Amino acid sequence: MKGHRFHMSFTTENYLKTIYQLTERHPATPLVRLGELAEELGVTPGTITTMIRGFDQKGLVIYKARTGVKLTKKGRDQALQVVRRHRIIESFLVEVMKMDWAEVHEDAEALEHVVSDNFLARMDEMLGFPSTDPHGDPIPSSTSELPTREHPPLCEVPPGAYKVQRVDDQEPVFLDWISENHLRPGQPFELQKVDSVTGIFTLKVSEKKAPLLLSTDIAGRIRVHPVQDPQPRI
Amino acid sequence: MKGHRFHMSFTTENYLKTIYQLTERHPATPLVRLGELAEELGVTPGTITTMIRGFDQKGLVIYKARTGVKLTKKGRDQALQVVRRHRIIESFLVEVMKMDWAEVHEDAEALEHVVSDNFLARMDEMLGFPSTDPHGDPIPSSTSELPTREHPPLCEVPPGAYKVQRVDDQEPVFLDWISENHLRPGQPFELQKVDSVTGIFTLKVSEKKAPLLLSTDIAGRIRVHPVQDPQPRI
DNA sequence: AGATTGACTTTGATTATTCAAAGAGTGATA
DNA sequence: TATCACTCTTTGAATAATCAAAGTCAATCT
Ligand SMILES: [Mn+2]
Ligand SMILES: [Mn+2]
Ligand SMILES: [Mn+2]
Ligand SMILES: [Mn+2]
Repeated sequence: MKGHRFHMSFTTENYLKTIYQLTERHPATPLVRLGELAEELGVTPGTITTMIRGFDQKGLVIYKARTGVKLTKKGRDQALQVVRRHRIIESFLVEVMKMDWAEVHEDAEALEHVVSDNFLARMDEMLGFPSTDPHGDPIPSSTSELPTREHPPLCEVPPGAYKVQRVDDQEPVFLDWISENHLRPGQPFELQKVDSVTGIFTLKVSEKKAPLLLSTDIAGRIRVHPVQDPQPRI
Repeated sequence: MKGHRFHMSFTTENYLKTIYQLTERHPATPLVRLGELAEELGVTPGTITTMIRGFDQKGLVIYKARTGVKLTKKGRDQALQVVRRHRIIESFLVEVMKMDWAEVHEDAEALEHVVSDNFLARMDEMLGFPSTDPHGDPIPSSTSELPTREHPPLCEVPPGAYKVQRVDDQEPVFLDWISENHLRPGQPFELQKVDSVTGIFTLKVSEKKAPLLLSTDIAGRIRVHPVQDPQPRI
């Protein structure tokens, strides 16, 4: 029994995590619409309504019929623990087990619901208590604290020097492309030009001679933070 | 999707595994009685009857009402895959993650139902494709072959020189005791005396000066294989 | 034989999760 | 304003897993 969290069902954990993620995805809107949840979770709207009403009863969410849901403190804490497990697992699979960073998300989706506190702590320890996962996503603490350093997506910044902070982790194809083009988290690069008409972003990483061109869509999935001028003259 | 086994439910996997284990536990009797299964799985007899009838339909077991069940080839193969995952996971937790061998069983019980083929293969590879787990239990192959070298329990052998082959893995307290007394799998020792009246077994491991005394009950949970005379004189 | 016992089976119900289809609310459109 | 188009809610039903309690069988004991 020791070390084994008494856990919520897979379903509940996934629902809470998804509500959290959709909340993050649209920081402007205070509530997550049920239709969006239904789509994200791949179930019918009726299912969502039923489940959400149950969560409201349990004090995990606040539910306004025909408007949306939002997590309570309790629900948010639970969600962040799932996120924490997910990200530590991903880190472990990549750093320790040397698995492909483009393929670990799926494994983490299943493992996040069954790892014991013991096992999680051991992974964390072997990793040296990382603060971000392989995709650059921050890892919540065991008390559900999340360091909130919000960085803008590449599509919203002006030309200049940056480092990749984090990238969308949902699509293996996208992650493969990121790797091939030297745009993993931590990578410094220069955004040379933004053509607002064509929506083409031109950027340069020192690892490649040719500049890299990408669309606004892709630029929206890469978050960056500015760095001081690369060669400050004395 | 790649690497993710389409799997049976947790419940089905656990039921099949348990039928397999009970079959092994009583090699004499051809069928496992439902009451024993109910007890082992901690559910009521009615539940077992219902489930087993379903498994029979699916061709996983042969069921004789009021007599018992036995696995079909298909059911046995599935069961052995669960056992394989369980034992590779236990090995990984002990050898790679340095977790306590007395505590990994429980984690393996949960993880065995969710690891992907990919992740399992990676663990196996990092371990160097072991043939037994930390408790000395043989690991079935990916095609459900199981090397059948049946070794007798200590309680059934005459005095002489032996090595520990495998020990019961279900009880942390027992495993701790095994560790403390230098009786892990692979350990050579000498069975000096068997007192059939008191049921006391006297044995000697070179690591400890004093001989070790144990009961028939405990001796039944340790399987051993004979070794050539320790110091053959030239 | 008739009664007893223990093991197993049946039945009816419950919980969690889900779907399909029909109904209702809300805002935009003509 | 009457109507549409969406989105969400309700309802009724299904599935998997489970239990409690009542019923059945077969072997054992007077
Ligand atoms: Mn992920
Ligand atoms: Mn998940
Ligand atoms: Mn085990
Ligand atoms: Mn299990």
